[in-house]
Amino acid sequence: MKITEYNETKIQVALDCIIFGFDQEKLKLLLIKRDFEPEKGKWSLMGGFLKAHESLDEAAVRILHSLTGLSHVYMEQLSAFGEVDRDPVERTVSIAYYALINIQEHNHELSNDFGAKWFDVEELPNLIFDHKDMVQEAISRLRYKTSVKPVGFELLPENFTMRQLQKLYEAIHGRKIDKRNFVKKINSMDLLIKQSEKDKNSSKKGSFLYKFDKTKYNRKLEDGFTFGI
Amino acid sequence: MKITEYNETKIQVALDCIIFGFDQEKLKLLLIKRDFEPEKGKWSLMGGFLKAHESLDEAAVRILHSLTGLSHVYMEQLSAFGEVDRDPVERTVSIAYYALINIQEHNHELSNDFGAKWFDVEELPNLIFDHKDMVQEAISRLRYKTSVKPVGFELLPENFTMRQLQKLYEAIHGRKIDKRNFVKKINSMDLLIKQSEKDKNSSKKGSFLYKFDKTKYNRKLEDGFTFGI
DNA sequence: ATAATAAATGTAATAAATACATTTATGAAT
DNA sequence: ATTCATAAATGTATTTATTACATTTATTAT
Repeated sequence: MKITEYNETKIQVALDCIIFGFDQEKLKLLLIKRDFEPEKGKWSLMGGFLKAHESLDEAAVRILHSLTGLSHVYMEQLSAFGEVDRDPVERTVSIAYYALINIQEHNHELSNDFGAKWFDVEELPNLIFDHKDMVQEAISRLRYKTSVKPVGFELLPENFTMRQLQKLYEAIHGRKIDKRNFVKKINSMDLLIKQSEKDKNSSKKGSFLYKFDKTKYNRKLEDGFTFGI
Repeated sequence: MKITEYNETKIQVALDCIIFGFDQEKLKLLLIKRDFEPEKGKWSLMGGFLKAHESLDEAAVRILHSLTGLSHVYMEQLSAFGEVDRDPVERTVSIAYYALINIQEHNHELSNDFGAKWFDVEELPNLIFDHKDMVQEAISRLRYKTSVKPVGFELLPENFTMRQLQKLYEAIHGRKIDKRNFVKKINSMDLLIKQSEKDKNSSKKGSFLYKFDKTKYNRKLEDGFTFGI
């Protein structure tokens, strides 16, 4: 906290949001093409400025909604980026957030085109400013977070198959996982509700659908349970 | 990034630093007593404002140095705190950093009193603004970080005993650890250099001193080694 | 010489992670 | 109706990591 009186060096505060999605196969990022200078035509994260009357979390939600139409999605602060020349126009500190969205259920919100496009995280275009660093940090946070908290489900439809869940973890962590060991691990946590319906899209036999049991998870949390994959 | 042109809502950007130390027994925090309004007389983290020409990391280093005399210490950004009313005087977003310092080796720098005082993290006084939240987040980050990166050594003297290292981890994680299992675990990583001298302060027999081998750690990192306690 | 103190050390039991192959249900093709 | 193709479902043995736990050793002070 301040040593002397308050000074007058005020600075532009921006927010940038890394939006993750999962398309049943690959981890995706939602980007927009910048249609004004500087860096016009380059791809960018969703960003905007902090207003005087809103908290950082509120601003992040507002900006995400205004640029994509999305709301009620999982969002969390990543960290602040503050290199002096990160924005060539003016000194700007940006607070990065990341969001996890379920592409299928939110697709209609996105459909009325905001000019946003999904990219495979493995094949990103050039990004403006320090957005590449933000993405890198977001991926590593996502790896950590999904391995200690059940937030990966935010990227899946409400009902999903074991294989989809496995593919999600494989995409996030960038490595193959043994099928039987994965199922064993998931079942041992006892957090999913097996549905009676099957998903017939991927095979003739069909595979059972599951649902994450949030209530049960919260109950277990109180008993000292810790999620871990 | 920015949808429309740059706007003029600039905001005060502060930095606050959570300074951790370890006194051979307990995890400590360095605080200063605020001697001006608002909240005069209350304890506070070390804080200051971001200047136009410096990065966040640079500002954190400068502020830490100006308030404590400390330099060349481990420091890392925690995250940004931006509730609208967190500072009653003026809208201020604060970027929190945490630092790990070796109390014994840096004590002389601190001696010319800046009015700072070490507190046991378990017995903190009331803190101004949202500093309590910052501390809480810092502790949880410290727990994570020390369990996956060898940064705990920053809190110890260059030469330390196994018991000191153990007590450090016990203090950080808030639980007792079995002596033999701890030594086994540490030795299995093969990252410490056993010195020939012993520390005779704690017992008649004396206990061997060890030193963290940074070079070896870096070599191992390249081979895919991951630190873990 | 004895007492007191903390340091150093190993093993057995349990739990967790890994490696690995076959059978089953179904729809489509003949 | 039989066969074929496809992905789903499932279990066990091995290895590795974690945990629990008690005695001996070196030294100083008396």
